[in-house]
Amino acid sequence: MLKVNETKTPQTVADHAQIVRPHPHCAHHIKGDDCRVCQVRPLGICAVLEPDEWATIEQISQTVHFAERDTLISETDECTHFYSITAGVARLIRHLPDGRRQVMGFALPSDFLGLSLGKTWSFSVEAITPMTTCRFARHAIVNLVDQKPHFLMRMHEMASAELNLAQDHMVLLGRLTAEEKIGTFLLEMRRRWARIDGHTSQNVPLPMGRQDIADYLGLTIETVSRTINQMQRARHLVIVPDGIRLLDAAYFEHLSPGA
Amino acid sequence: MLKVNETKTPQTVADHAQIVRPHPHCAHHIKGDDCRVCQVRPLGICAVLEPDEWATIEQISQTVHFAERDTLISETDECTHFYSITAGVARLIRHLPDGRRQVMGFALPSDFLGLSLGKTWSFSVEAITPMTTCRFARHAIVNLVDQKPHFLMRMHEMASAELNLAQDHMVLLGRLTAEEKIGTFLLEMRRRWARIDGHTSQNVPLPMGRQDIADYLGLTIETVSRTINQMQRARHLVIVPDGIRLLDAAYFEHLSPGA
DNA sequence: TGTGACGCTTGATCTGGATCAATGCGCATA
DNA sequence: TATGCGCATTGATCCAGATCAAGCGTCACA
Repeated sequence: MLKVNETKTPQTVADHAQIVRPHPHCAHHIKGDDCRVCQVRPLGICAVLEPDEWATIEQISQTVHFAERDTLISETDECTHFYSITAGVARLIRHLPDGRRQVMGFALPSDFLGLSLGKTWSFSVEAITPMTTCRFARHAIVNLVDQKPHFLMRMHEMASAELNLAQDHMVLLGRLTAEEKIGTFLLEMRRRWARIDGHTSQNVPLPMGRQDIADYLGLTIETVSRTINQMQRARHLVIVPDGIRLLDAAYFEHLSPGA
Repeated sequence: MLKVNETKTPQTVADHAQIVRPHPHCAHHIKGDDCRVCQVRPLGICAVLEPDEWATIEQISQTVHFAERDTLISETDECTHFYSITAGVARLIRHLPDGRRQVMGFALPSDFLGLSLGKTWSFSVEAITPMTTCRFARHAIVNLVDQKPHFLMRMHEMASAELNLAQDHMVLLGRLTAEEKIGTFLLEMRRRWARIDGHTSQNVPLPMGRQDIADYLGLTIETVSRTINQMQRARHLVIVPDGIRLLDAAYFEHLSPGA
């Protein structure tokens, strides 16, 4: 497997730190250079592959690093590569001409960017933390899909799951209050980290900033800040460095309609 | 092809009317009993099939009618059948436990319900007008997908397009004003009817009620009514029976951010 | 011809969350 | 140790859109 470093900004201390020791929120990363030791394989797109197919996928993949704030993908780009995230967090974002933004979602380790197989992206992807990704040329994936129907089926399953999540989010954006939006978001992040960690914790890392949360939930940064701090004053959570800790899980589950 | 009438309510005049003469908004319907004369085939899921595959799809499909207000699919149901809409309009809807609703979208002729291949639905589908559908057993589609990779590819393409639309709608719900939401919605409906009609018209049929539009756009019925009437007073459109007529297309295109 | 239900419109008022405006805090660089 | 920058917090005020409350027109049915 080739190793490529495409970090666009000059190497900073933070960049080296990401390679030597993984970001504290994402202890999962490729430890070696091949799929056999990939920590996110059982969770990601590759989960469907048989051991004898790992060689195939290794031949078409490269490990690529990105620094915080790097743009992995621009919504105006043609789609030449797909990415499987092995470490770090990114935001999927759409920009309006006048500067308004809508964050479509956050990409965490094991998430795959490129479910659509189309030639264009419909959103930008920006690194929130330093990131490690497994990169695939689009044409190689298209070939793989032609040859392995179960791989296409896996992509279709993941796209369907994504569509379902998008619908959840439409309900949130269209019909929930600010308090419900924040509560639902915190539960969502706890669930997603638990899937990656393999164990549930009341500590929820929030590597994204308040503005990103606001743009994800259709709120302003002030409302996000106020609501989280109100929840802290009401002893429902504590704000900790790089995230929050849920104190009253029942409150959040009651708050979040439909789960 | 089997013919089944599953209209749940007693046959009313309106029901017969739908069978004898199609709904004024949906002049496209199956004129005969087979795919050769299907008016929406070039637009729908079946577009990817070769003429020699029509027999296959005919064998697994049934024509099913629904009356206005019928529930085609309940979000709690298991998914046993998929539907291709040949005439009529439905709303895709999610209900919150306390009665709040979010309309995920409107299904028009040529739209396919069942892109996910999963065993469960994630929304309810309710007929807004009398409808004609082409129904497929889920297991038959799953078999077809196994045998015809290009059919799976077509489903994946359609699911990807759907995901893209869902993202458009997240931007609308999260970041647009009421006026922008209404304007974008009217342009969307004009575009979709044009694709079905085959010609662009400034007349935009709106078979759904004001409450459905409100629940689609994350607004209240009063705001929808007020905004449309303000646009009429400003000579941007005229309200006509069963829809609106755009007078000032430039105004709407300028209003709708990002297109 | 009445009557009641339903969907739409319109007006008056209210309010959740936006906007405007400081202030504070941590951390990187001088 | 200072300086400045980016981000989060907090307070004061505003306003777009929600809520509350009538009316109105149409149509199915008595």
